[in-house]
Amino acid sequence: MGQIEMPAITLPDGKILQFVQPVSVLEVAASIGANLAKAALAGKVDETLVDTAYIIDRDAALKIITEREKEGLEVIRHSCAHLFAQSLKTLYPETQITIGPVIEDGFYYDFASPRNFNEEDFAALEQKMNELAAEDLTVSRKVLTRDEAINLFRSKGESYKVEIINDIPGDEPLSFYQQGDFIDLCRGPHVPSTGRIKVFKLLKVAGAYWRGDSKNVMLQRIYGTAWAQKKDLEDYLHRIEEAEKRDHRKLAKKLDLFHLQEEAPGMVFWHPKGWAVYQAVEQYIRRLINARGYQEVRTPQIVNRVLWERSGHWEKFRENMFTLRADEHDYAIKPMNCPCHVQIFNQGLKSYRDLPLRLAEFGSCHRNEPSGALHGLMRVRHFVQDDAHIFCTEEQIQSEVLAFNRLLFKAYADFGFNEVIIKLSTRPTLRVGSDEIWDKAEKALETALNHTELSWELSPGEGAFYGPKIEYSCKDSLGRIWQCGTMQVDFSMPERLGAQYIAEDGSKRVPVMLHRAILGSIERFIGILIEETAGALPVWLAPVQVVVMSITDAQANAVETVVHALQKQGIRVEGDLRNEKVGFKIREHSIQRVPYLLIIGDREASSGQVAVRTRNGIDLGTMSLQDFSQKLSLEIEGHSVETEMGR
RNA sequence: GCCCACAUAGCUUAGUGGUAGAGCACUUCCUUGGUAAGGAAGAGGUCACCGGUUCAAUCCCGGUUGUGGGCUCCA
Repeated sequence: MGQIEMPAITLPDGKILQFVQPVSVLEVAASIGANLAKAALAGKVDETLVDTAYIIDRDAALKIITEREKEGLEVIRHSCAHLFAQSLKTLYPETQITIGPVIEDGFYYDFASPRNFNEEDFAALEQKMNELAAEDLTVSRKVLTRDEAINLFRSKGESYKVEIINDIPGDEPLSFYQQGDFIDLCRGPHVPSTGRIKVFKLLKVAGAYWRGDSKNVMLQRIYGTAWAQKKDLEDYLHRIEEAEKRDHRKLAKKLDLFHLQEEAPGMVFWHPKGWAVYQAVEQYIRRLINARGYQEVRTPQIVNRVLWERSGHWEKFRENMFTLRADEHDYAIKPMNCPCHVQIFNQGLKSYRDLPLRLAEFGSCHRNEPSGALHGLMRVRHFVQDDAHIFCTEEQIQSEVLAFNRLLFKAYADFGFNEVIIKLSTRPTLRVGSDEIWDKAEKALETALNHTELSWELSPGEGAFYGPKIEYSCKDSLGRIWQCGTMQVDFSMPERLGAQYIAEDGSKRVPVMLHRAILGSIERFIGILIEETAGALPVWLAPVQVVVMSITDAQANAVETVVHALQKQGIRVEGDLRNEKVGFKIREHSIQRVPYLLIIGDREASSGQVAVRTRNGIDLGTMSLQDFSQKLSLEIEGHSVETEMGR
């Protein structure tokens, strides 16, 4: 063990440098090489990120962080947030700063200002940032006591900062970073000087509630991005541009899938092609759950207020429900299917032998979502859940949750999804049911998740008002996360709605109810699907699976014959007899992402064959219609052939 | 709901204080062409809606609705 004053520093390659006195990270870097010293942005001492000025006075492992490391980029981005705040304060001194964290691919900074900012302000702000970077101001860390810090920020009129400092628990000293006359509370680390921030761009202005609470004032937030190299920034902007092309709302227009209009905000007008996709998705799920002991039902769209009062929705979900009055009765358009399914369960006496009872419905739900929350197909006011409620005993929860988990992942795999984010959401503030009941429900889900090998995270306070849930989420093309599947334990609603079964000992018991959906909302899932595939849906989902086209009018009959034959087989097929060149037709249908293009010229017409080409331009040659349709059937069924025996 | 921006032909968009252009699509005509755009002509717009300023508003101002990006909330 080295002397305290003579640190031995272990480098990532295992090499050990012995120093005779405490050294800074920068000095260690310099002792390795001048270029490394020049490139050093920060250091990682025994897994802790520190500034290059940090003095190492003990034996430690050290990694010099440069822009090549992920951490280096994060340091640049964090420092860039400070640089932004500095330019903001310089240009608009009346601004009060709050927080400015690093996020994926960039940073943001929240601030309060009497002036409302918009994107036209970016040029001036960016220019000031460039000037401050060109000055290459030293970024220095200092430590203040809480009182010193509060006095400092109070004297600067930074009331938000004072509030933050007041709320930091404990009384360890607080670290601050100063560059020029700008100082900010910050854990760090930061780049050694502002000149190290070279490539950045302000992206968008947004509103954000102070401390993320909608009861608080709304601050202004500006998002930015920062990179090590100009090329990286260009690549990033290009990636965003490409991702935007996959936007399901844009593709829906191009592919004629659906539209939304002002008279029904958040409610989808499905066009024939979009509805074909929708039906394919729905039929797939129907087949899947029918093979797993679910029974499909259908319940009313409009239900009397009394039922919603009994279920608790009238109290807890009121502002999200569409209500109407007719014949002196109050009704609500159903926002969920669960109370209706309990009504079916309640018809007739149920025995423990009937459990688990799985009632499924493609349930059409309306929710009056806040206008600002609407987002294409991802967040709508009318959607259909691939819903089901499993009535079971407490002992059956575990196996049902596990079976559902398997089912969900099979479905997602069939749709081609790999990346699924799993969260366990626990009790929210606004809820029904006792704490004992919540304890039990949360434990059941957690145990089930731990039986799988999947990684998941806890999301405290995010559960539904009637029970905890597992959320299965997917990302859209721009990385936004949308919850799709869900599994929720509910110990409350069956009791509220009087659900009972006769147990083995003849006593009446209240069943447990599991709310579950694989896709969540079919609308949302299709939105994700469109972005995931960039519109090139797999054959079994494609709205038009085959287009048969003629080269000249002479092959019109041959085309019709092929179209009818495929139609008879249940293939979604169209003929294209237009007086256009075949190249034109191929281009058009390729852009429409039709999986298979069949071309019939005189050669094919006379030999009773078809020339097959894929939407990606691959020539599969000429073959008989029988060969083609057989190949197509195999491909369509292949994604998920299963029977009761096959699972 | 809150903050910022946006709304022009079916779609993508240009543009101006003196009632509007383009490309694609559409219609008609010519062309019957073998694997990602053949040619010509024509038709198509209360410039989202309501109010205000002005001799005059698609343009300036206010409001409404919707949309986009965020925040909050959620499948």
